[in-house]
Amino acid sequence: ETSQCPLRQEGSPLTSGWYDSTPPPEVVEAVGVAPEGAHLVASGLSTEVVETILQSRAPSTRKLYAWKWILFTSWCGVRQLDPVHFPVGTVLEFLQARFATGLTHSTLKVYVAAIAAFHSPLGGQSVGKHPLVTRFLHSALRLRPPVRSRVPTWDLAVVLEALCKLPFEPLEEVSDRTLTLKAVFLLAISSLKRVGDLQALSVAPSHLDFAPGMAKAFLYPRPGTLL
DNA sequence: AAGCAGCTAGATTTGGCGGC
DNA sequence: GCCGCCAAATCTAGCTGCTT
Repeated sequence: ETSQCPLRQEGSPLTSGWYDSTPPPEVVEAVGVAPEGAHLVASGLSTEVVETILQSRAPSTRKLYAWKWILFTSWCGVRQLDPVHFPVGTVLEFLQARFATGLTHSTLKVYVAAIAAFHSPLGGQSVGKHPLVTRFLHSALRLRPPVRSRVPTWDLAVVLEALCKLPFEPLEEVSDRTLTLKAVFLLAISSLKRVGDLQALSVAPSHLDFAPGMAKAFLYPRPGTLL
């Protein structure tokens, strides 16, 4: 990873205030990591209710958020900052430190989401929706945009060849399946619609409408219907 | 329709361990 | 010391529901 992120900080985690791996237990313990949903319990909800609410997130997400929270509180601990009651500036400084190590916009969003999950709202709103936080994330996206491969991950020629190999049948006997496969492919590649959008399209007569003069035609999506 | 926040799956990296 | 294997840790692109 270091080779991919030349900006990643060097030096001792203790002196630099950063941990590339698990922070020492004494540090984690010293900063007093608040459990997920602690602020919900503090608001008066029972632990049973809070635990049920927390199940809304997948285990992998909860584990990920927990680790990000530990990193954040450890970072606060090194700087003698309160990881529970902090101004937005603390979050921004933390994000800046992470951004400086080479992390991208996507990863910073996870950090913000994790902090928001463990922390009570800042000024009545989620940490992730704080104007300065959102502006920071926008800047991160602009300064370090995602690297997208210009090479297609699929080969158009292979797809076309496969479509050509579908069983050829006389027009009056062409199977619905063959026709559907070709139609769906052409629609998908020409419209760039999401899978969900394509799945919601229907060609039922009641969902096909034509504007006066046959100038325009509309396909009205209906959830749960198949093309 | 477009943009956004939150979420997740999958890819990548790291670290530990045993065998040679 | 090197290699291969495996699991855990970490990162990130992209999906989806929601809002504007």
